[in-house]
Parts: sequence; structure tokens; C-alpha cells
Amino acid sequence: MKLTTKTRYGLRLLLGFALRYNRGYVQLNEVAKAEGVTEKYAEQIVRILKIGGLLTSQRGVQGGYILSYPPEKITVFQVVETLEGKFSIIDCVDSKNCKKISSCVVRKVWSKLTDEMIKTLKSITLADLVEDYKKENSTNIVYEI
Amino acid sequence: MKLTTKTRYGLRLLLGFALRYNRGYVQLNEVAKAEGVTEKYAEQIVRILKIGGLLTSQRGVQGGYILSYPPEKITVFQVVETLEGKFSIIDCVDSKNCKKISSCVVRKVWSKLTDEMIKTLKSITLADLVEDYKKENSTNIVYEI
DNA sequence: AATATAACATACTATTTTAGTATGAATAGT
DNA sequence: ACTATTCATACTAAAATAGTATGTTATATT
Repeated sequence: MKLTTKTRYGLRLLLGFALRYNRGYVQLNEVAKAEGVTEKYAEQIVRILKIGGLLTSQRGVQGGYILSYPPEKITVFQVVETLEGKFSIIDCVDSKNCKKISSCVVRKVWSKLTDEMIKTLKSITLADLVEDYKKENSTNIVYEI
Repeated sequence: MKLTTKTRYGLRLLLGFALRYNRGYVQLNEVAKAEGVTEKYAEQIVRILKIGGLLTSQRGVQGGYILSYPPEKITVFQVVETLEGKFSIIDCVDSKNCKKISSCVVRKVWSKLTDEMIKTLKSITLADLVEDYKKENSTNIVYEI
């Protein structure tokens, strides 16, 4: 039960665009490099985010991507759901193919867990991450490992 | 980011043993059949639970398994962590191999998510599931699909 | 002591998912 | 025209998943 790199990288890329939000269209190249993601892999991830409506693109010279909404309007939940598909810790939480739903009290556990996760992820926006980022970089504490 | 069948089946098998807790050693065969898990696969899952200390076994004729602790002492968190290993939604939440921890505000998101998940899972015990199960089966509402 | 029962153990396998890489086409500003 | 940049598809190696197969070992009962 791990997050995929697609989701982890995806959130970081979006944070990159959030940090540069005031600059208009920003090239993926720059953000991908800053976040340490290969450009080609980043392209794939970003395409999903574009199709999902979180990013807007402009082709050609001086092109790039920009968040479709201001950072405070985009939650981490939206990012995860866009990249991983319908958010649920198991497949039968809201599907109807469980053969013995009457005895499936266990399902309720996963359902509750899923709900709590969604609540947590909805409570965090890209703007929160930007704020955290700036806070960390204003202090001079550097954790070099 | 799905649970594995190992974990889902594992919890159901443990619920099976919790429902039969007063009977002493119960054969895996019976529980596996009741839960619709093949015996051979159930054996593998149950072995992990035994090594993890949640089940105690008795070999041979009249042997079987019994919960090592009463149902109210076993949380779903223990079950998940036993079956999936150290609980974390990503690998770097508490490892030290993140190259740029200073800029890794994203890590805090996953860390928080992990914490909330653990809190939820620790709040549910096998006894809660037994209670739910009995409640559902006392009413005559049957969800046949 | 023999037998049947049930747990214990390891190895194998098909399928799917993951985490990318490779190759190129389409578009837009200069 | 040229170049930068997004867009799109196809491919691949490695790992994880979800089991199956083939036994071995211990113990209560007969």
C-alpha cells in the first residue's frame, strides 16, 4: 500500500508550478530539473494532470504549463485522484461486486479508512505547501544528508 | 495505493477466529472456507500472522489456531502492519535516504496522511468487527446482489 | 505403535503493475 | 524557415501480486 512515484513526482511537479505561479507559463523542463525528475517521465505525468484539468498548457516557443486554478484552490486530494484514478484503498468500497456484503463488516473498515484519508488530503492545498516551502527556506536550517 | 489481498483476506481470517474465540483452537480449514479463501493461500497468510504474534497454533489432530490475545486487544493497525510490514504510505517517511529533505515539504503531506491512517486503524479492534458482524446478522436485512 | 489430522515450509509460476525509456509528431513564437 | 516546447504512442526490464504445487513435521486419538 504505497503511493506510486507517479503520484509523488506529480505532486512535486505541481508544487514547482505553484511556486512559479506568478510567472505565467513555465516550461516543464525547468520544473522537472528542479524536482529531479527526468523530463520524459515528467511529460507523461504532466499530461495526465493536464487531461485531468489541473494544468493548462501552451505549445511552442515560450510555451509551458500553468496551474488551471490558483494554488489555494487545488487540494492534494485532487492531485492524487487525478493521478491514481478514483480514490479508494480497496476496489469494493463502493463497487457492487462483493458477493457477501452482509457479512462484509471488514469492508466498513476500509471504507472508513478511505474516508479519513480523503478528509486529510482535502485539507491540504498547494498553497499550504508553497507556504511551508517558503517557511523552510527562510530559516537557515539545512538538513544535508 | 490499494491494499493487497493478503491484508484483506488476513483481516477476514482473523475476524473468523475472533468470532470463534471461545472455542479454543479452531482449524484454519473451517475459517478459510467460511471466508471464501483457499486453504493453501490462507495457510501462507496465517503463517505471517503467527510469526507476527497475533495467532497461536497447535499442531496435529484437534489442532488449529487461536488469537494470541482477546479480540478487544487486537487492532486493525496491528493486523495491517503485521501483514504489510512497517506501515507507511511512502518509503521515505521515516527513512533517511531523501536527498533533499530541506525542500521536501511534500514529504510532510505523506507523513501526515500516514499518521491519520494509523490513528484510524488503531481505533478499530477485532472486537468491534465481531460486534458489527453480530449486529448485522441479528437484523434480517439481507443485501443479496 | 500406527494413523490420521492439521500445521509448517519452500519453491514455482502466470499475470499485472511499476517505472521508466525511446522515438517521433504537432504547434507556436521568432 | 527554424527552434522550442508540448503532445502521443509504443516499448521494456524489473518488481510485486496472487496465487498453486509439493511436500514435511508434529500431535492427539485409536
